[in-house]
Amino acid sequence: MLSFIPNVKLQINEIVYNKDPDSSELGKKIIKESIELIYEIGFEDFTFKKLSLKIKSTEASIYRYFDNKHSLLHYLTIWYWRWMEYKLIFGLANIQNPEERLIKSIQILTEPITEDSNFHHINEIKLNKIIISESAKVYLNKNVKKDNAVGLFLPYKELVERISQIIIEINPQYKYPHMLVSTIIEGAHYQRYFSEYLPKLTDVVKNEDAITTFYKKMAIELIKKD
Amino acid sequence: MLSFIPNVKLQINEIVYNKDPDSSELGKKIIKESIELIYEIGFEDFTFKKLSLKIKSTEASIYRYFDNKHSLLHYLTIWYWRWMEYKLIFGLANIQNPEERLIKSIQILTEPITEDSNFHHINEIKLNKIIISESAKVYLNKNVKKDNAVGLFLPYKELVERISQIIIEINPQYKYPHMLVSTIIEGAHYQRYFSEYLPKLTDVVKNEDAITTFYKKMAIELIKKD
Amino acid sequence: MLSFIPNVKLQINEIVYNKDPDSSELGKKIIKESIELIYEIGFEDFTFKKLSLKIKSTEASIYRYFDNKHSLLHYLTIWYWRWMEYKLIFGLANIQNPEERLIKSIQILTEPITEDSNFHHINEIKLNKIIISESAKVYLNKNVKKDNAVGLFLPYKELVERISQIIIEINPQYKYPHMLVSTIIEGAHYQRYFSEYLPKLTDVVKNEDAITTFYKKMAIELIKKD
Amino acid sequence: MLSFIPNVKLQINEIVYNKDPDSSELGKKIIKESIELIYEIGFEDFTFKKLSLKIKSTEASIYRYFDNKHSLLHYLTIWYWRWMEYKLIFGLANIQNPEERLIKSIQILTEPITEDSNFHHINEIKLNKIIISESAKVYLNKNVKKDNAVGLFLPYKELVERISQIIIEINPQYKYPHMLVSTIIEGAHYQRYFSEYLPKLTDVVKNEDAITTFYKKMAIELIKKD
DNA sequence: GATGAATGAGCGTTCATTCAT
DNA sequence: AATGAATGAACGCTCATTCAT
Repeated sequence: MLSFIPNVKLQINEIVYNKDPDSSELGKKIIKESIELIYEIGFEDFTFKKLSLKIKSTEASIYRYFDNKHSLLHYLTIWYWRWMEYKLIFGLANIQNPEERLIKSIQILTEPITEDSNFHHINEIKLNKIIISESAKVYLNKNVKKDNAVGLFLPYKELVERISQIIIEINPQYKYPHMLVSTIIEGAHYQRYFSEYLPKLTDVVKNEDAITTFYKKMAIELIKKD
Repeated sequence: MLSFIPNVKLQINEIVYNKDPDSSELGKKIIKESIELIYEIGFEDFTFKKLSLKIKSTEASIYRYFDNKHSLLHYLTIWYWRWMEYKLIFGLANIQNPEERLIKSIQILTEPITEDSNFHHINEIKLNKIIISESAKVYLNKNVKKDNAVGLFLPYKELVERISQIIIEINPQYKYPHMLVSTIIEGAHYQRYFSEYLPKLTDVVKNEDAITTFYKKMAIELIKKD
Repeated sequence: MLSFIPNVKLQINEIVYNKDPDSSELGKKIIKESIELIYEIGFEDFTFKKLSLKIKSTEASIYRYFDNKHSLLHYLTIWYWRWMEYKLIFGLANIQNPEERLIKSIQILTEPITEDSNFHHINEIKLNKIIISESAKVYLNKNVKKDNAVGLFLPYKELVERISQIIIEINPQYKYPHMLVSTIIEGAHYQRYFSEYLPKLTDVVKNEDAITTFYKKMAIELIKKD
Repeated sequence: MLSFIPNVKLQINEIVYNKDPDSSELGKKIIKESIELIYEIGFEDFTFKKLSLKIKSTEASIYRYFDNKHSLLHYLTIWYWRWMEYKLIFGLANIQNPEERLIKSIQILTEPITEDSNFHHINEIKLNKIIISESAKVYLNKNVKKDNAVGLFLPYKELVERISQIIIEINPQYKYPHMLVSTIIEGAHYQRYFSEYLPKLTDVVKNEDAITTFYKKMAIELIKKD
C-alpha cells in the first residue's frame, strides 16, 4: 500500500542512540528482535541480557547502540510516530477539503495497523501493540522534563500539531484542538486494548469499527460548536 | 467536604493483601509512606527495601501485608476508585435530573483533587498523581487476564458502569456509553499530566478549568446525537 | 503384629526437645505432620514456616517443642532406632540359638517396613524413607562431635552393639563385628534407595528379597572365618 | 605416583557447568577454594557469597561457571569418580589375574587417599573427605530422577559396572555384583568417617588398615559361594 | 501454653555496566 | 566494531528467631 517511496528511512533523533541501529546488520537485528521480545514478555521484564541471548550476541554489543532499555523504547516510540506522520502525509496527499482531511487523519490514527513492507526489520503490528501498552511509560516517568527538553517527544507533538492545524482551519475559534487530538490518539489506543482485555470498559460492536467511528464523531461534533 | 460520614472504611478486595493494612498501625504507615515514596521516586524505582527504610521497619514486615509492590499498587488503585465512587454517590445525592447528574459526575471525575479528611493516612492529592502516572501499569501488563479474572478491576469497571447507566437514561439509543466514560476518565488524567509536563499536547487556558469544561462538552455533544 | 504391648511410648533423649512432643496434642501433630512434610519435600526444603502452615499453627509454637529443624530430625532418628530396638527385642524373644538370632536380627533390620499400629501419630513407612534419605545428615555434619558427646547417637550405637554381641557369641575371635553390622544397616538402606532410583547400582531380582538375602549371606560368610 | 600421564584433564559432563572451570584461572580458583571452603564449613553452610569473599571475586562471577552450589558439588563428585576410574585403570594395568585385579581394585577404592600431583588445583585428600560427608546429598535428593536422566551419576555407575565385570569374570554365577561393589564403596566411606567421629560403630585396629582388609575379605568370601 | 506480629540477617539471583582484547 | 569476561550493586524473598500478649 505504501510502496510508492522505495528505500525510505525514518529520521530518528540522534540522542537516543550511540550508534545508529539502521547503519548495520547487528543494529537492525537489535531493533527487530527487541520488538519481538518486548511484545512477548513486556517492557518491564525486558533486559539487554535476554535480548543478547535472543540475537546470539552480547550485552556489551547492544550497549554500543543504546545506553539502556529506556533509550531503546524511545527509539521505537519515535520511529512509530515518524511512521504515523509518514502514513499521514501520504494519506492526505491530494485531499483539499479540511473536513475530509481531518476525517482521513483520524481514520489513519485510529484504525487497526497493517504491515508496511517498506521496513523489513520492523513488524508494525507488534510495534503498535508495544506502543499501546508501553509507550506511556516513556513520558509517565520521572525524566519527562529532561526528555522533553532534548526533544524526545517532538515527533508526537508535531503529529498532534499537524492535525490541530487542520482543526483550526475548519473552525478558527475552536479552543481545544490539541486536547482533542491527544485525547483521540491516546483514547483510541486504550479502547483497542480494552476491547481485547477489559471489554467492560468499552463497547464493541460487530461488523463495524466502533473505535474509529466513535472518535470521528467526537471530532466532528466538538469542533463545530464553540 | 465529605466529613458527613464518620469513620468510613473503604472495602478492598482481600486478594491484594495478605494482612489488611487498615488493621494495624504498621499497616497504615505502609500505605501512608508508600504513597509518599511512589510520589517521590516513581513506581519503577520504588522497592520494599526503600519503603522499609522510610518507615524504619524491615522488608520482611512489609511482606506480611503485601506479596510484592504490584499488589500494593493494586491496593492503592482499588482504594482510589472506591473513594471516587464514594465521592460520586454523595455528590449525586438528591440530584434527580439525569443531565445534571452526568455533568456533576464528570465534574467529580475530572476536577482537581482536594484532601479528604476522613482518611488520615492517605494523601489524596498525591495518590491522584500516582494514579495518573502509574495506575495504567496495573492493567497494561502481562497479568491483565489473571488480574481481571480475580476481580481486581471491578471497582474501576463498576464506576464506568455507574456513569454509563446515567448516559443510557439520558439517551437509551446511545451506542458508546462505556467508551465515552473511559475515554473521559483516562483522557482527563492524561490532560492533567500533559498540562504540567507536555503543554504542547493540551490547551491550557487561564482562569478556567479547561479540562473539566472540555470533557463535559464532549459528553453533552456526543450523547444527544445517535 | 506388635500389638502385644499396649500404650508403649519410646523414650527419647530430652536434650533434643524443649517440650516433649508426646505430651500434648499439638506436639503429636508436629511429629505427624513433620514426617509427612519432610517425606514430601525433603529435609533441605523443610522449614518451620511451612510446617506451621501445614499444622495451622505458628512457628513460635513449634519453637516451644524444638529449637530448630535439626533437633526435630534428631528426634525422628532417635525414635526410629528406638523403635527398631523394640522390634528387635520382641522379634528375638524366645529364640536361643545365636545364629538364628543373628539371622532374625538382619531380617528385621533390612526387610521392608510395615505400619506399626501402636504409634498412631507416626507413619513408619514414610519415616523409614526419611531415615534412608536424610538421617545420614544428622551425623555427616560439623556438629558430630558435640552431638555425639551429648548422646544423640546412643540409640544407633546401642543397636549396633546389641547385634555385635550376638556375633561375638557366635565367633568370639571375629574382629570386625561393629563394622559388619553398621555396613549391613547403612548398606541395606542404600540398596533400598538404589533399587528405586538408581537400579544400575544394585541387583534387583524378581520374587525374592535380594537385599535381605545378600546381607544375611554376608554376615554368615564373614563371621565363620577369622 | 600417577605422574606418568602429563597434562591429563578429566572430562566432566557439560551440563553441570555453564562455563568450564578448567578453562580459566578464575574457574580453577573457584574449584580449588570451594573444596577448601566446603571442607572447612560443610556443604550446608557453604554459599556462593562466602566463596566469593574467599576468592576475592563476586557471586555474579561464580554464576558464570555454576548455576548453584548443587551443580558445583555435582562437578566435584563427577571429578572425583572420574579420577578414581583413572587411578583404577592405571592401577590395574598389566595385571591379568581377575582375583588380583579385584583385590587391587578394592585396595584403590578403600585405601586412604594421597595427593595427586597431576591436578594442581585440586586437593584430593580434602576432596575425598567432602565426597565422604557430602556426596550422598547429590543423590539422596528430590532431583535424583532428573539428575540421573541427564547422566550425572554415570561416572559412579560406570565405576561400579567396571568392577562388577571383574567379579563376573571370577564367578559368572554370582548374582549380586553391583550390590556388593556399591556396598563396599559406600561402606568404606562410612567406616572411614566412623573411625574418626563415631568409633563405636566400627572396629579400628592398630597397625593395620582394617577397613581395606574387611572389604577385601568381604568380596572374596561372598563371590566364591553362589 | 499458644499465638500473632515483627524483625535482622542473609540467600540466591539478576541487572546494568565496565574492561580488556 | 564486536565480543567475552568480570564485577558492584541491588533486588526480591525467606529464614530463623524474638517479643508481647
